[in-house]
Amino acid sequence: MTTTSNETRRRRKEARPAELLSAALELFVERGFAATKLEDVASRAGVSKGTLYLYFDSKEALFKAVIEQGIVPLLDEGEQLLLQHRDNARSLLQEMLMRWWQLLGGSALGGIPKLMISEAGNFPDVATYYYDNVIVRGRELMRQALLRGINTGEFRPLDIESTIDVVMAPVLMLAVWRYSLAPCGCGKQDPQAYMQTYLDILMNGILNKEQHK
Amino acid sequence: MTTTSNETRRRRKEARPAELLSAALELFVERGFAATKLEDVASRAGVSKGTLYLYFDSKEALFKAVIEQGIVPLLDEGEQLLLQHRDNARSLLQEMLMRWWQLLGGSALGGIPKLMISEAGNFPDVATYYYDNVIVRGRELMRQALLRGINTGEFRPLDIESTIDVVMAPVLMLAVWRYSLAPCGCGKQDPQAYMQTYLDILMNGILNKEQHK
DNA sequence: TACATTACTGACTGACTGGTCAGTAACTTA
DNA sequence: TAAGTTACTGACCAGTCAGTCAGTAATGTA
Repeated sequence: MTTTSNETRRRRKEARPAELLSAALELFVERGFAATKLEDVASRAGVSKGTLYLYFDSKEALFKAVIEQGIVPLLDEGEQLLLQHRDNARSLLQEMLMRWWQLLGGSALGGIPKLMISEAGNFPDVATYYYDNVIVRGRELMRQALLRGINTGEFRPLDIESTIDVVMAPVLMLAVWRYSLAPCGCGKQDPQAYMQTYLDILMNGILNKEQHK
Repeated sequence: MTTTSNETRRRRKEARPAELLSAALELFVERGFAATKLEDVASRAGVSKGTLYLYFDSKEALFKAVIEQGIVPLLDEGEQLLLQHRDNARSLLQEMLMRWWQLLGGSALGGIPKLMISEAGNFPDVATYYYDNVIVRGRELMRQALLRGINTGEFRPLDIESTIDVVMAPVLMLAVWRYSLAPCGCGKQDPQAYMQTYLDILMNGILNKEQHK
């Protein structure tokens, strides 16, 4: 019972951490932190439990790493978009929201908001990290886009801070939904239509009257 | 070590289930299902673990009961409101959303959406129950309100099904937020301002042009 | 006051899982 | 090819917790 099954084992020190993080993210999102067994994480990554502990000190350390490694790319991408964009504020905002939806919907990273919502209470320090490095940064992106629109007169004057939260909420909810009730056959039938309706209502809601589609 | 501490124990068969459900809801929302110990639930309800098992067959049965018992009143209230309301559709919609916010924000019941989001994957049958008895019913209420507005011409013609989801999202997000990152000092600073901004944007977004504040 | 009923208790158990570590085998170097 | 290094394994341990049940005490009844 000492021989490995069929496939001979390999030494791949470089690839392991990323593979473990990816497996852990999937399972944490799917089952929640407490209900996920490290044995399962390891086996999904194709290694034994002992190997996991070569790369991560504890289950909690693994959780922190999942959040920290997973979320940085998203914010980078967003900041890129903000800097490059030269069109009007309306199309910037629209593009940001659509891009966010694609990112959150397209990879397992979209589960991070759900994971963070579920576990924030049990890991206050990770929650603080997430707040400082994701939420604050994300809100700043949105703030810039909204300010640009208000300054040019494209958008009505709005209470910016609360508008940021209101604007983000439907996109977040869509991502959260995907990893909670949607898998039980309780789908929002059509994310495409959802986003379209959302943008329609939002733009009608914040654009100054003179503007038109 | 057999004597009960100070307070003599009492027999209160009628009150126990509700007290246990309330304690369980609080802890499930706070810590998640898997991370909650039944011993803690019992002790918060002022009884021993054995007593809990007199009223609920298993941890999972307790979870189901928490969802089923907790959510019915909210829907009843909503249906009441819809039937009684005689004013225009705009004020009906506005009142529904504000009332929902008060209910979700005012009691621990507001944690149910977060709890359901977190645990749906682990309890598909409870998720199905929730979908059939809460989401479908809630969406129906919203559908009626929106239809009323579209038929009277108060609201623009909208794709109703996706509009329902879009309209609910910010209110749900506010409730979820309250039991996830908000306790870590990462508050949406002001729920009042949030709701006000939300209603402002929403109404501007769905009302027909001729209407005014 | 004695007896019967039952709500309630908490010590106990068995299964499960986070974390460890002695041992194995893949790879390197001389 | 032999010796050395280290990525990797999985049996094991210690702690935890859902669920049980023999016993206790509050209440009802005569």
